[in-house]
Amino acid sequence: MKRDIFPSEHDSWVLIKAQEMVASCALVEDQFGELKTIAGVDQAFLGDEIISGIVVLDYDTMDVMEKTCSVEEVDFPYIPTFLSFREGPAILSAFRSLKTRPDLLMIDGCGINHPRKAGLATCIGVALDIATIGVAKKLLCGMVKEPTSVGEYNFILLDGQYVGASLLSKKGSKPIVIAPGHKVSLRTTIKIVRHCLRGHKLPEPILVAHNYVGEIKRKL
DNA sequence: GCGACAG
DNA sequence: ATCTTGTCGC
Repeated sequence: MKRDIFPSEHDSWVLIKAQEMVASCALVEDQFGELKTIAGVDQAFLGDEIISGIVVLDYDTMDVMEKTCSVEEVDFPYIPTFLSFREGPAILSAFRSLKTRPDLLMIDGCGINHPRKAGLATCIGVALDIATIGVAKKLLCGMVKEPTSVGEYNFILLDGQYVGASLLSKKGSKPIVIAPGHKVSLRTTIKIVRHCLRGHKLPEPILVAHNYVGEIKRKL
C-alpha cells in the first residue's frame, strides 16, 4: 500500500504512476476535527543519512508538546518533482515513533502545487490518512503575483486551478509558498498558516522542527 | 533544443 | 539540502 506510494524501484514511469495515484486520492476539503495539536515536519542531511524530525505543538499556544525523530540511510537522490521519494520514507519512520497523533501535519515542501498534484505533503497525507499542509520557500511551479505587504497573499494558478498561495509572512523576507496537502482546503490552509506565524518568516511548527533536526544533526 | 526546477 | 563570516535592515 504505502509501498505503492513510495516504490523501492527508481523507474520514472513507476514513480509518475505512483504520484498520479496519490493525486487521485488527495482530498482538498476540510476533513479533520477540532485542531488541538499540529505538528511540524522537517529533514536534515549528513552524508548519506537523513534525519527526519516531527514536533507536536499545542495549536492555540504553539507550545511544544512532543518531539521525535528518525535517522536512516537515504537511497534516493534529490530530483525536482520527486522529493517525496527521497524524504517520504524517513518521515513515516519518525511518525511511527510518535506517542500522540497530531490533528494536522505541516510539512516542508509542496502540497498540491506540484506538476502532478503530488508534492511531499500530499503524499504523506494520503499515506497516513491525515490532514497535511505544505510550506515551501520557493515556487516549484504555477504562476503567482508576489505579495508586497505583510500578511498579504496571492493565489497560485496552475493548470487553470488555484493550488496554493504566496504569503508575505514577515517584512524584509521573501514570501513563503503554502498549499493544501490532503484533507484541507486552500482557504483553511491560509487561515492555519497565518495562525501559526509568530514573528518569523516560517510558521512556528516548521521553524521548531527545522531547529530540532539541526541540533540532532549536530549531535551525530 | 533551452531554461526552470520543493529540499 | 549543504558548505560558511561578517554584515545590513527590521
